[in-house]
Amino acid sequence: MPSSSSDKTLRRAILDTARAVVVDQGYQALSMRRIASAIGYSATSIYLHFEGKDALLHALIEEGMQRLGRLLQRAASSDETPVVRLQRVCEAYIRFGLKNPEYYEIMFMLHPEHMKRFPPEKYRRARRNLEIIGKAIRNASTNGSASAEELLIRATGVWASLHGAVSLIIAHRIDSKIDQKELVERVVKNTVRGLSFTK
Amino acid sequence: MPSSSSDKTLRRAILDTARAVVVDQGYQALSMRRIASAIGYSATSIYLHFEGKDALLHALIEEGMQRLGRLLQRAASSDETPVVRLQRVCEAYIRFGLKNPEYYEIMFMLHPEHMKRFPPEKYRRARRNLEIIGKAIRNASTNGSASAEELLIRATGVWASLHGAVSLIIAHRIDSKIDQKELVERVVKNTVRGLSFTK
DNA sequence: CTGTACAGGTTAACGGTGTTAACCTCTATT
DNA sequence: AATAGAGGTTAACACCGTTAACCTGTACAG
Repeated sequence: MPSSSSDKTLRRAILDTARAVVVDQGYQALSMRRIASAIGYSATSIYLHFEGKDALLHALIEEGMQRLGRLLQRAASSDETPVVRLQRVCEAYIRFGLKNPEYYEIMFMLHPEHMKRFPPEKYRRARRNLEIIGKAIRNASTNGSASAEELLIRATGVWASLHGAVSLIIAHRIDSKIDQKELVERVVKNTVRGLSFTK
Repeated sequence: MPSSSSDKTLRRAILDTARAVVVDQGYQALSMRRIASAIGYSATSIYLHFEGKDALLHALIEEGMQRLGRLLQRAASSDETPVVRLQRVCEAYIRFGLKNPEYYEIMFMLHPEHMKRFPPEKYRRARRNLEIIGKAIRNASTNGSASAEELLIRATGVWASLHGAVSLIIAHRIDSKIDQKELVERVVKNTVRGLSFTK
């Protein structure tokens, strides 16, 4: 008997409600009791479907990673030159973060403590997104074929820069005098240029 | 009568203990009751010296900003060429983050909620660090004098990239196959190069 | 059929959190 | 000598994640 017996009922309702709470009340407001009362169950019933709050978060994170992955993939296969495509991928990443700040927050800005037991299989899923960036870099690269290792580190560097911009903006750490759109453009441009493709 | 009457006693003890807790037990472990019991006072006594937990955090953040500022300043006045000096400043920023992860966490990775009422005067203090980066960029810049506005946005872009690297490393989000040192070098190099000084 | 195992809920409780209200006590000033 | 206030206290409120113990219906074995 597959464990999917309850996948269509309470488990999904919990997940959907949790997402809704995070999205329109913020991560701080996400509590077991709140979720439970929103769906008309007791708080402890959640533990019948998730190991604990962290496991619930991990499930939300994975959902977010999939959504992000689709957006990146779409950008990566847009009808453009390879360099512009890489740029589009970067823009898509940032756009996702700025459009879904609460989601981005739990995906990438959670305290390390919560990620201690992030399941490897979900970690692998998340890594695919990095690989999309990596492929875009390789395609845009002129100087021959870099090793997989080299590509991974380049992609991670690009990711770090993009994440820095998104997370600072989301956390309202950016000087109010700065135009957000221009900052994003700059970061993308500088990041892509930093890879120095044009010979 | 100056408000510094208690600055040398309990207020300082609270701050020192709070810092100690954060540094060697992590942000998660920082609670009013824990601080209080560590110094042998009741939890509510803290409220006689700080408006609340957030105010306490803000004080810690400011301390951290000052420490970071000193390190950046030192790097910015090292005996090197301007471009290398900028690089040193970037390295100093990252080094600070990696050496003081718990401190960095409360300084730059706190949930936005906690920063809602961050006092403007402390915000201004924090901005000085950005100005150090800005000056280093200007000195390293070849293409004439950019406007203050332009400089601010460039500095913010650089900051974002550095912060991205630091925060992902601290949060253990980086693939274990990646050499941390090399990643840092790459990010610094790409970030500086992204500014494209060499014509 | 009857008995039983078990899935899927429940309530009560534990030990924690930030914060507020009410109170106490000592010191300094009028 | 009376009083105001600084600097503490305890008790309590409303939350939090999580566990233990219990209940209830349904499916399946003898």
